[in-house]
Amino acid sequence: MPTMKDVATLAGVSTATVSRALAVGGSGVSLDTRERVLDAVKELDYHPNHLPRNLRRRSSRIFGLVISDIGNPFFTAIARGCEDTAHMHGYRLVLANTDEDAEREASALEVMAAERAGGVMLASTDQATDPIRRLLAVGIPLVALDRRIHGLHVDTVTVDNEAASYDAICHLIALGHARIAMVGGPDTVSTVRERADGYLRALRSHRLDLGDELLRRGDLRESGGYRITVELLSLPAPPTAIFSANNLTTVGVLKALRERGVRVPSDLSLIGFDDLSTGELLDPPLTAVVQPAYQLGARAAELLLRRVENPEAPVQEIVLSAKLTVRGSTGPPPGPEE
Amino acid sequence: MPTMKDVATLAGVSTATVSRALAVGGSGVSLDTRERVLDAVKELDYHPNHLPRNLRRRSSRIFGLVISDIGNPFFTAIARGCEDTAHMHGYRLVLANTDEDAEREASALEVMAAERAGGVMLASTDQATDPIRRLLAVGIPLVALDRRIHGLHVDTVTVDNEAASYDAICHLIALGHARIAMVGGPDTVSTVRERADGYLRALRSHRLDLGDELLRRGDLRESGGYRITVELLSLPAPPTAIFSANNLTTVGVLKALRERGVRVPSDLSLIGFDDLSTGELLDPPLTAVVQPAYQLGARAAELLLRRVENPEAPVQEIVLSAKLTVRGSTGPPPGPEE
DNA sequence: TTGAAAGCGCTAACAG
DNA sequence: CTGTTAGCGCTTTCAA
Repeated sequence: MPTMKDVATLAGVSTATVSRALAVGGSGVSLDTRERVLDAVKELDYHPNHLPRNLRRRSSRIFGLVISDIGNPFFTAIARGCEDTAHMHGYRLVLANTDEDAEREASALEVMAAERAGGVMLASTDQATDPIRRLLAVGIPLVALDRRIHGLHVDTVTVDNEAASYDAICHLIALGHARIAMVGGPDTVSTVRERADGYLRALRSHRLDLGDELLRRGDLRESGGYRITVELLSLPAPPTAIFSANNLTTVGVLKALRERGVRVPSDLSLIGFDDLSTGELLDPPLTAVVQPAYQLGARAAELLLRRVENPEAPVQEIVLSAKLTVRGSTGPPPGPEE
Repeated sequence: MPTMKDVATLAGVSTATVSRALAVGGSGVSLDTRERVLDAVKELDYHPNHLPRNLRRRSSRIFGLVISDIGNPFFTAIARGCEDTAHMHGYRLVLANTDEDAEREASALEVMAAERAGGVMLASTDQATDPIRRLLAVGIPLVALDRRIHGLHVDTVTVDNEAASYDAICHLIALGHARIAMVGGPDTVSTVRERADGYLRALRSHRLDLGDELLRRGDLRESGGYRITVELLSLPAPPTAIFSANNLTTVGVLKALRERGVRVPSDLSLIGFDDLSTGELLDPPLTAVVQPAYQLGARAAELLLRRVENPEAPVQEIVLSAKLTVRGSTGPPPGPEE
């Protein structure tokens, strides 16, 4: 493992000169020396060690993306957006997965803080406040991605969950549904709260008061969707439509429906928040609120880049909109005499 | 940002003592001093900076996982396995996505090398040999995951692709199929080659010589599966069965089939290599070769851990087996007079 | 344009 | 058990 010193010795210059010659642009060094340095680099097969550089500079050109579920295509699309944008500006992206677990999130953020990431994008469970403050204390820029962070005024990119959910429920109501259930998620997650808000507002504005029975909380995983659907179906008056607040949850809902022989949409209508990768392949194809996931990631990376360049820039909050894509899983409710 | 020196000053000890007190176990320090140090840490809200530590130790407790497609549930399951195992042993995991692109793979490996990861697990496109050698040159242990790395004798965890593919094709032959197509992928990827080998061996051993027409190369993405299926269907003598060598490809195949009104399995049988997350939900449910993805990741992390502890340990190659799960997408070929 | 020198914030001998 | 000291391998003043 040759070091810069070895290169310097071979090229007959000082390490300072090597450092300058190897810097982007390579200015402040004569063409001649620069060439000698480059030759030495090649001959020794020297490759820089970023650790001391980051130590000295107190930051690195690596962005961290902390997401809550790497198995969720929504987040992987986000990751792509982040990565492409970061890459274009000379930053690399590393990912950390938290599995919707506050402890794992804390651990991931601690790593980013301890390793002095150049910046972090976070889809937060909103329960790991200490590590977030630490990150900020260490001077690492943070962007809230997809989910707001309670009580923290930082750059943010989100989707207008409330409006999209409102639209989705209105679509169901327009079809004639009156008993509409929602399979939600943990209340700590801002997106889930907003989706529930949209659901409730749509019901209220149409004077449909359903009580709490039909608004349920899952875990944003398949298992939660499955469990809740089974519960909903065994209600004395089961819903005629289900609004599923997350794509993985939707898979669980579908499995439960299929298992119980409930036909979609003739027996029950279904709308998913966020699409499935195989959404179009399902029979019937899934009616879903489609989110601009890639854009979400790309914009977050842009905000982070901006913040790195100018730590004093005013805080920016970007809200993108999601739109309802009506496919085959929604239809009128079953007739009373069927 | 308080440093260790600040802690030392406040606690009235040297930085060496602080370092010792904060080390795992915290041995070699009297209980009394240890407590004073911990108090100072709390009071200053000190949090260690790993950069100098890694610099000094010449390695970090972070493993890198470099995968070729973060949107592929197979790889995300692998990531889970890696992460859980690494985490259990006090290592953190960061992910890098290469999108099956040799340049991105090179870039990811360079980052891992430059940042001195503690070890790297790689599902290689097998075209970024230079950065791989550099990683090794820098002294970072490497484990080949899912895919072999040509000409490199390192710890490896793979699946027995050849045997599993052979079984899949035999299943089709047993059902009576004679024109069986394969939608493969780039020849540089070892798994794809092995799957093609299994396909060919099964055909040969049943004296079915089909020429090259039915063995096609995609890109391991949806688009490739779609394109090739369209081509296959417009052949003078289209296949009665398709073996799709990758789960994303399978989605493309399914889309093309649906679009052309080809019914599965009555018109055409389909086997996917690797399951879809919604595999059971499809109509008909997909017959697939199911891989032990989580195990693959977990075993890779184990190998890496072992190698970190003992760089001189003999190279180990683990081969896990995948098994055919027969569901509804395979059946006898259509009768001649239908 | 170049070099000397002083760190960045930790860890690890080596003494005491 | 604790402190002193010497780095880890770069970057960046400051002078020349």
